[in-house]
Amino acid sequence: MSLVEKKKRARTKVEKTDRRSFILSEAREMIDESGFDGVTMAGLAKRAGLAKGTLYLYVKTKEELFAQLFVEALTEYVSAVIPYLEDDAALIDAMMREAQAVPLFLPLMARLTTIIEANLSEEALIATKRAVGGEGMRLATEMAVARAMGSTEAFELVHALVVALQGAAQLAVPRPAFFDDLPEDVRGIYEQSNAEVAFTTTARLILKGAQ
Amino acid sequence: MSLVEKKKRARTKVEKTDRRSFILSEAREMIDESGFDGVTMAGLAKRAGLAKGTLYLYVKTKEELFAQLFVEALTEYVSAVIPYLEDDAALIDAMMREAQAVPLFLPLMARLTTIIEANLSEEALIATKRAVGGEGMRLATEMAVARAMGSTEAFELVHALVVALQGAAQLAVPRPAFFDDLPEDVRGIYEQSNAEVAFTTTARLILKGAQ
DNA sequence: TTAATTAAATGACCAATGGTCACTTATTGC
DNA sequence: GCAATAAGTGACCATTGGTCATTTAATTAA
Repeated sequence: MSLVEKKKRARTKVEKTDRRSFILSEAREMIDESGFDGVTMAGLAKRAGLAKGTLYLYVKTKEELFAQLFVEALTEYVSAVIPYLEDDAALIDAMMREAQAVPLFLPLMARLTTIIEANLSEEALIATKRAVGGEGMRLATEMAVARAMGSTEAFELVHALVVALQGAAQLAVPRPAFFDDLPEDVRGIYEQSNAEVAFTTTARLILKGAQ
Repeated sequence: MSLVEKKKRARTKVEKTDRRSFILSEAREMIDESGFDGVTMAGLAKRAGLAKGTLYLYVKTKEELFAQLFVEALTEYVSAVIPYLEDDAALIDAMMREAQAVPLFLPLMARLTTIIEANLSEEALIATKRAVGGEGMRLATEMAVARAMGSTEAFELVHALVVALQGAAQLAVPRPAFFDDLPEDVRGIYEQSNAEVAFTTTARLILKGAQ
């Protein structure tokens, strides 16, 4: 019987990390269901069966929580993409497919610098920047190996692809509630400029240019 | 003697549009000085010498105000870039130079979809989407002419460059107040991945791939 | 000139939300 | 069974975007 079901107090180290993990997983589901902006700390506490004050025993701030979720998603994403670095078409496909498959990756990436990092404590910012930078290095290193490139070129290529992904992620935003009422031409803009098309066309040109 | 100096009431159509213009220009300066997140409606009202309720006679919501500022900046940006479409190096240079030169362009672009558009009324969203889409069309049309490309290729190229700019804009974010206290390696990440480098390397690959 | 009318201006007020802390109480060890 | 420890709680606070009943400047009519 889990901590959560019994509503027991978390006394040991293990129980505390379990409770924190549970909070993170509830947060993940909440973003999935209600979107990034639909997450409130009061709502998350309620959902996790805790008082707000208790939630804050396990999480320093809202953004520190999002930062941790993003770093985890990014690590998963990079690992998922690494097997496909060699072939251009396979890489483009994998980068977009995994971006959509790894939960929360795109919505969190879209808000990384302007919202999440902008509200981080010094300590959390250091940890986040290092983790994100480290994953970029990992990807670049693997890229150099897979493509037998110089590390400088590999780094540049990864940088460009990440910039493209960051830009495309801006389009992975929930449609407005009144989407169906929008005029035809405006709906058309939504259809036409979605994250997938944006990333695919941009990445194709980047990879062609990198040959 | 202006409306503002005399604290007169705005009775005529002209006086009202003047007052609204004044509010917009104060908002611009406020973003410039205090950053996007430093703008509050109470602060803006005070700065403009108005009560908050008066501010809301001229502006529907905070995001509607930002959306209008962005559309104006985008129009100015596109016009400034159009003379440089032919040569690759000149285009990259112009796109980045003007992005930094046009006030507010990068910070507003970085927040366009996740913050600004996400909080717009249907009416304001329609106007914004149309205006932004229109500027994209304008740029693509000029690109096709300047480079003697097919309109499909021109549109694709513009799309990719805009995605790159959108991604790079995410890095045009104010440094934290405690930047100088950050460890050397973390400061290095900031130095290394700034908007200019990100856009330049990405755009270079895109343009090379588009040849 | 004065009174009546219009609508611009005001700021107290509200709701939502992130975060805090004095107090309560479950759990452990003696 | 009792005292000590610390996890848990929720009322409370500050900030902020936005509203509206009331005030009052400016215009028009008498």
